[in-house]
Amino acid sequence: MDTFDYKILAQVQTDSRMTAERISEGVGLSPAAVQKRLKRLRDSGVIRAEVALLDPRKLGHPMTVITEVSLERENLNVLDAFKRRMRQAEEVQQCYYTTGEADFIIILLVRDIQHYEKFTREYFFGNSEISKFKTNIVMDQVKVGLKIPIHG
Amino acid sequence: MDTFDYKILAQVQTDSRMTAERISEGVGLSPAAVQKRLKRLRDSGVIRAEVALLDPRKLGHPMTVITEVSLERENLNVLDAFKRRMRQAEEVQQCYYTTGEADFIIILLVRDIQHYEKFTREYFFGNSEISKFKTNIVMDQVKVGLKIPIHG
DNA sequence: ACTGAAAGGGTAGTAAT
DNA sequence: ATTACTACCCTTTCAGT
Repeated sequence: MDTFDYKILAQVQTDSRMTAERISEGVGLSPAAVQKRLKRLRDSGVIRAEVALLDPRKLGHPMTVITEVSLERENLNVLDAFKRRMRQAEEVQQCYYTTGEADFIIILLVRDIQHYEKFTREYFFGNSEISKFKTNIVMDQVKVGLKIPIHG
Repeated sequence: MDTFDYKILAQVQTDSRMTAERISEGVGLSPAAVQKRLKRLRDSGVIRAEVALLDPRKLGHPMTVITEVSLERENLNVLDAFKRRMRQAEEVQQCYYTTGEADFIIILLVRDIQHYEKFTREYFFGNSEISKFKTNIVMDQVKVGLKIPIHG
């Protein structure tokens, strides 16, 4: 991992369709060297995946909701079961187990408030282990992304 | 936007390096038809970008923090100024303006707790418009992604 | 110093899209 | 036609003697 790698990563995490040749221009290596480094970065897991980012609004999911969930009591079985359910649920985009007031912070994509209500019935009210949850409706997605700061 | 499109999108949002030929196998179209549809989906903005997802832990950012921020008073200037600062800050991965107890929910990537403390000094304590903030340290990233549920 | 191994870059030819 | 991949060769570096 040197400066060349950092420069390559900075590029592909903005646009992974960029050709090795164009990347090489901004980096100061040959296209082939860039390819070799990309392969290494992929194999070593620094690059976890290359994916297309879609526009939720154009796919019938215009609403983002952030929910803070508290469990009744934290024992391992309950914890793991809840994590498993969150991973399965397609509405759940992100789920974090955190310190602080709530136990979990969840980011959901739903079509509308009815859809969210249905979700809460199924996953929260239908689960006696959940003591409470707090709903935050997203009014503005000020910034969205998974870009990682790169210094090199 | 038909079932073919949905199938294509479901594939590329998991792996954008998949060739048109392989996509076409799972979809029931010719590779050329898949290419044409991909172009249309990109041009129309359904596909917003194709990017590489990197592993934060392998790049010196092992800590994720979720912060809930409340503003002193919500006037437009203050709101917009804060949004602008969040968009600029490289530590800020995601920022949502929400209903609920807090005004903003922010997801940050930092190297360690000292880095986070520095961030709070600069952006929260150094800003008289911020009345309070609540910090949640992420212990487990149960689920991370920007995948959108697709029904076709 | 000298040698040999290892790592990494460049060139170029081949395959894939 | 363009781009990706890979095999081959060359340079640099560093370890051990």
